[in-house]
Parts: sequence; structure tokens; C-alpha cells
Amino acid sequence: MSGIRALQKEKTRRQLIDAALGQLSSERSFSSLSLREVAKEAGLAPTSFYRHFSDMDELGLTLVDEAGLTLRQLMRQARQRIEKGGSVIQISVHTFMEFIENNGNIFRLLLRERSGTSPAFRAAVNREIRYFTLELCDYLQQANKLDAEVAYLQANAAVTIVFSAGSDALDCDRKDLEELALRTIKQLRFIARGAFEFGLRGDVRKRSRGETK
Amino acid sequence: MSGIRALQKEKTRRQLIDAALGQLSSERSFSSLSLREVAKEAGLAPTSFYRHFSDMDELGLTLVDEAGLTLRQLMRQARQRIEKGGSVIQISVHTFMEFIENNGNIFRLLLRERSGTSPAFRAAVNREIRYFTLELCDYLQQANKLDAEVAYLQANAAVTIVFSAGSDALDCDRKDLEELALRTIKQLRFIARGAFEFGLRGDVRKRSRGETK
DNA sequence: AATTTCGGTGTACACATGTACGCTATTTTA
DNA sequence: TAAAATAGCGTACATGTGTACACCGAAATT
Repeated sequence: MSGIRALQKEKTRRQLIDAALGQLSSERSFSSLSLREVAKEAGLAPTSFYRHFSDMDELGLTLVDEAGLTLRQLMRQARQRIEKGGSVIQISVHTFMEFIENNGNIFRLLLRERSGTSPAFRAAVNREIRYFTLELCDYLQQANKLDAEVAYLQANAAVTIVFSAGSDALDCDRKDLEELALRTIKQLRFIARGAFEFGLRGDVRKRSRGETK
Repeated sequence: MSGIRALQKEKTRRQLIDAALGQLSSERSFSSLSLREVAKEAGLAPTSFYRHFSDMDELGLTLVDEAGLTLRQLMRQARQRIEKGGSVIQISVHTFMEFIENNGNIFRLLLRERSGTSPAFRAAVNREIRYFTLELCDYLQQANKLDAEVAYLQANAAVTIVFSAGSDALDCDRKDLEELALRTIKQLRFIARGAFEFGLRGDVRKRSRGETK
């Protein structure tokens, strides 16, 4: 089992994946791609598609997985930058904006399929976003010593705001991008501040109810 | 021009609109509908479609307009309830959740076309959401006497959070809905609180810079 | 009353789609 | 080395699509 065959197979599988990614654009969603188009772009006969995926859906789910992977790489980048010092919020937002400039179509894929017509796709995207949120939640809990529930609510809200800003960024002139980032940062500060205040109050309430026993 | 003819025309136009709305579901987006399907559902020959819309796109934009209208009715409902007393945030969230339970497919339409493949659709949806946001912004500015920028940022963030919660609600069991609403309310309180704090600080800064001249 | 307008129909066509089927050439296995 | 497996190809077909065109009958206009 040297694999000269399996190797070639893996290669054309990638060609299919890349072909699909390459066809995505602001005016072309994954669900508007046809099996034939993708196969042609990959330099394959339509029927050869089936040697690699049973379905366009199966290809699509693969793409979502790749997108999730890219997202997680992104987070690692952000953490590296943070370790070198700087505002967490500011760095996170800028990292995300760079991601969108470089991977607009991948982000579009996530945005679109999250509200798309396939339950499987929706679940896959939501899973990726949940990972993303939970990692942020952990960070907040540790770094800011927040109540678990408050930390989760803050993480969830922050991710929502950032994704929405990313969505806006996709239809933005580059010159407006900086301003959008600034607004987003301020909104995240609102949330952080509010979470902090309520986190304290939450503690107080619990203690006054004797829940620390 | 009595209009017995124009009347009938308006009627079948409505049939087309309703037919399209009727076909929408969690597994069927507007862009996946075909002209023929819609015409058939409306009891029309395919070619008759053109007597009313030049395009499926034109129908779609009409649907988005209707959705926006429904959204604004919703806001009036919310205001009525608020005048009778109660927490603004709580009532707004519950009103929105009711909207989604009753008009899931209309909300899906907005969600999907906002990130869809047609620039015209995206613009139309964003316009509706902007109206929605600006009215909330006005309210916040008046009721809470906030700085204009802070009020806008808060309104924008709040709408984002609520829409996102609405999106989650679409894939929710009814039993989890209440909990989702509670979480959303808390998140909105974070934002309101944060905006309030920063609103104060913002004032202070501006004054110390002599910007009140 | 004669003419025009127009909402609706049915036919027809070119085109794109998914996929079943059989074939070939090459790698893998026995 | 013989046999089996398999990636890829080409053909073929049924189905759904948008829409051009000619036509009809009733309402509107003159």
C-alpha cells in the first residue's frame, strides 16, 4: 500500500475543494453552485465527482470544516499578538478584520450556511461558532475572574457583535473599514463593562442570599 | 377607470406574493424557489407571472418590503406595551420573540437575503434594519439622554443581539425559548449598562477638552 | 358601437442539471 | 504474473428551468 493511487486521489479531492472555494464570491453562494460547474472547474468529468463526494452537500460540509479550522488558526494568531501586549479587544477585532479581508469568501460561506436551508449545514456552522465562543468564554473567565454564566453571556454577545461587524465589512469600502473597527471595539467595551458590573452585582446578590455557604 | 380590472390584477398579484411566502420554510429559501413553482402555487400559468413582476428578483424585493412593514408594526406593538409600563428591554425582547414565532418564515427571509447573493436584496434588508435601528436610537437618546454616538452604538449592538437571538430561536425547541429570551435580556442589559457608563465618561472627556465652548 | 388595451393561456424551445451505466487504463492485491 | 479494484471518462436520459410567441376574451377607451 505505497499509496501512489491514494495520493493522486487526495490531490484531485483537493482540486474539487479548491474549485468550489474558488467559485464562491459575493454574488455566488455555495448552494448556487452545481456539481457540474465544480467538476468542470476542477478539470474533471461531472460523473467523476462521485468518486470523492456522494453529494454536493458532503463537499459543502467539508468546506465548513475547513472554514472552522481557518477560524481557529485565526484565534491562535490573536493570542500570539496578545501575549506581546496590547488591548485584548482591539487586537481581536483587528485580527478578525484581517481574516475577513483575506478570507472573505470563507466567511461568507459560514454566514450564509448558518441561516441556510440545510439543517446539517446550520448545525455544522453553529458547532464551529460554539467552539469559538467557548474558547473566548474560558479566556474571559480566567483573565477577568468572571462568574461562569456572565462570562458565557459576554463571550456569546461579543462573538455575535464581531460576526455582525464582519458581515458589514464584506460590503464596505476599505476606507470605511477602520471606522467600522473602531465602532465595533467600542461596542465590545460596552459589553465588557456591563458584564463586569453585573458580574459584581451577581456576586453580591448570591452572597446576600447565603449561596456561598 | 372604475378599476374592476385593476382590482383583479391586484388580487392575483397578492396571490403571487402569498404563494411565495407560503413556500418559504426552514428548508426552502426564496432563492431556491422557481418562477414556475410560485406561479403554479398561485394557480397561474408560468408566463402570466410576467404580467406582475419582470423577475423573481422583483417579487423578492417586494417580499422584503413587506417584511420591513411587518417589522415596523411589531415596533408599534412594543411601544404600546411599554406605555402600559414595564421594562423596555424585557418587553422588546418578548415582542420580538413573538414576532418570530408567528412570522418565522418572514424573519428567515430577512436573515437569509441579508447575506445573500443579490446586492439589491442585501441593500433592501439593510435599509429595513437601519430604520429599525434608528428608531431605537432616537428612543434611547430621548429616554436615556445619551450622547448621539453612544446611543447609536447601543442601538446597533442591541439590534444585532436581538436579531441573532431571533435566528437561534428559529432552531429552538419551544421549551428552550424562554431561557433564550432571558439570556438575551441579560446581554442587552450589559450593553445598556456599558453604554451608560461610557456615555458619562465620554461627556467628561469632551468637556475637559473644552468641546462644550 | 367600434377599437384598443391587457390579464391570462398553451405551446414550444434551448439549456442546465443530477446521475445511471458501461468502458478503459492503471494501480493494488493475491 | 494473474486477478481484482478503482479513478476517471463519455454517452445518455429524464426532468426542471426561464422565457419568446401567438392567441383569446373581457374590460376600458374612443
